[in-house]
Amino acid sequence: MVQKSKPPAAAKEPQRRGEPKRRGRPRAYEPEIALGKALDLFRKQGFAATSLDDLSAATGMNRPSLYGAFGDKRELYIKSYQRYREDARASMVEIFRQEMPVRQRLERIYAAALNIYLSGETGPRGCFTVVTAASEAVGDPEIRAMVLEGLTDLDKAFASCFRRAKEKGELPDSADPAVLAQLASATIHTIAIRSRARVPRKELEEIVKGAIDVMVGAKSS
Amino acid sequence: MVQKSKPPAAAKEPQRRGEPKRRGRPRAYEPEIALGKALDLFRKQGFAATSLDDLSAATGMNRPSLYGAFGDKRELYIKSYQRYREDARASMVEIFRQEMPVRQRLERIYAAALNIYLSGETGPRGCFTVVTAASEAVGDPEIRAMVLEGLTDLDKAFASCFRRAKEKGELPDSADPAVLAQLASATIHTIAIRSRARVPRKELEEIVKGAIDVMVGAKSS
DNA sequence: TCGATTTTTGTACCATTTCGCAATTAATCC
DNA sequence: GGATTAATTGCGAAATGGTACAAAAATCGA
Repeated sequence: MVQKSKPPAAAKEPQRRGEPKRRGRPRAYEPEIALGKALDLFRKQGFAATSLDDLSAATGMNRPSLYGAFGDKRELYIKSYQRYREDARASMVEIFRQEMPVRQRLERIYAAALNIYLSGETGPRGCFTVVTAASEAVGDPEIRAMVLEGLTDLDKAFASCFRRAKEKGELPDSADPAVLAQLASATIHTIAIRSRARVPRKELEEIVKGAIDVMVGAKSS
Repeated sequence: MVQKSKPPAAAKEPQRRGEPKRRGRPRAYEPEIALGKALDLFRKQGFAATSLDDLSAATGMNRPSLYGAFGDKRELYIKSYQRYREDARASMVEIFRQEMPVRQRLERIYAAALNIYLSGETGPRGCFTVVTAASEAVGDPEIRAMVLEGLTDLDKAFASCFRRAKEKGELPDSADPAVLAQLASATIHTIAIRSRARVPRKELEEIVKGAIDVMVGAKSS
């Protein structure tokens, strides 16, 4: 059992704007921050290896509060995964939207991915989808659906990226956006896996560079 | 607690040749088969989610026997992973050795990989390295070393494959075997992940076909 | 043939951990 | 003070990893 010994001086919660005003005893935690901590733990240890006590310690909430706020362990896991996907999506969507050369766009996308995979105090944490969600996917249809959606979303984003590049004449007519997109996704997946095995950032960047060269043609070498 | 109700009529063990003759009570199990069952379970559920009772039920050995034969849970996991890698290696090594065109060699390698990833009664099981070992890799140096070795072995095998192809004139001079090898590995990784999410074989084969086309040049389309 | 020896099996057990929840107490608003 | 919401304590049933110990099944030696 993990309990905090923090004096009950309730952390002043910055009165959320928009919300009318909470009635009873104020929360001693911020749901968004707590969910972030839970996400970090699940990402590091996976579902089964992460106990509610671990989560309790990491979030600073005790188990009943956790339960009340997020539901049981599986629900918390799913909410964490949703949060992860929102974050990842947010960090990429701008790069996909803005106008720029394909090569630059790809470079930025992979840089963003590496930042996600390599961040974390206690060693690189990899990709939630690849490292833990894919494991749970066999047995849990809901998680599997999320994984599948994540995979196809990435494929689609890359495909439209290559389609635009082709229209702009950056790629030869023979280029097949769908095939290139799957290669681009595969490159994401391979760096996700390798980052988990603590392959140094330098090597991952080499892999990315090589893959980009193959996809959009080597840079005036 | 899971116990078998099998009558104690000890399964006649096919007197192993070579081994001088075991002294005490004969084993009621075959270590190789039991290890295979353990491997299947770990592959399906991962390390933490697989209990000793699960393993006991799957192997038909009770826990003390399991412990005596393979050591504790972690040791059994590592032995399972070693077994997996030997099996995977065995299914590929011939394909890498024999003389044949690159394209055909790649097609066969990926077919072998898909057979590994998609076999299993209760849904596709994916790749041990990608699905569970990579997860454990962050926290366990020994497992991490095995994962790293597996990754680089694959890279090397593909690299030498492309090097030979280049020497035989099957690839343009501009082709970089190391870069192509990493793409080939990435393709392995992406189908490993997707197979876990139950992407149908047909789609995985499409991905493989597209990747091969990019790596060795599209087949006279 | 028969007991000693060796090795494995089967049963039971232990200490911990795990998830979940009920009951109580605390803080805030009305 | 009453209502409302949350925190805290602590329980409990089940599962978990690991082990002690005796019974069982084989070989070996005399």
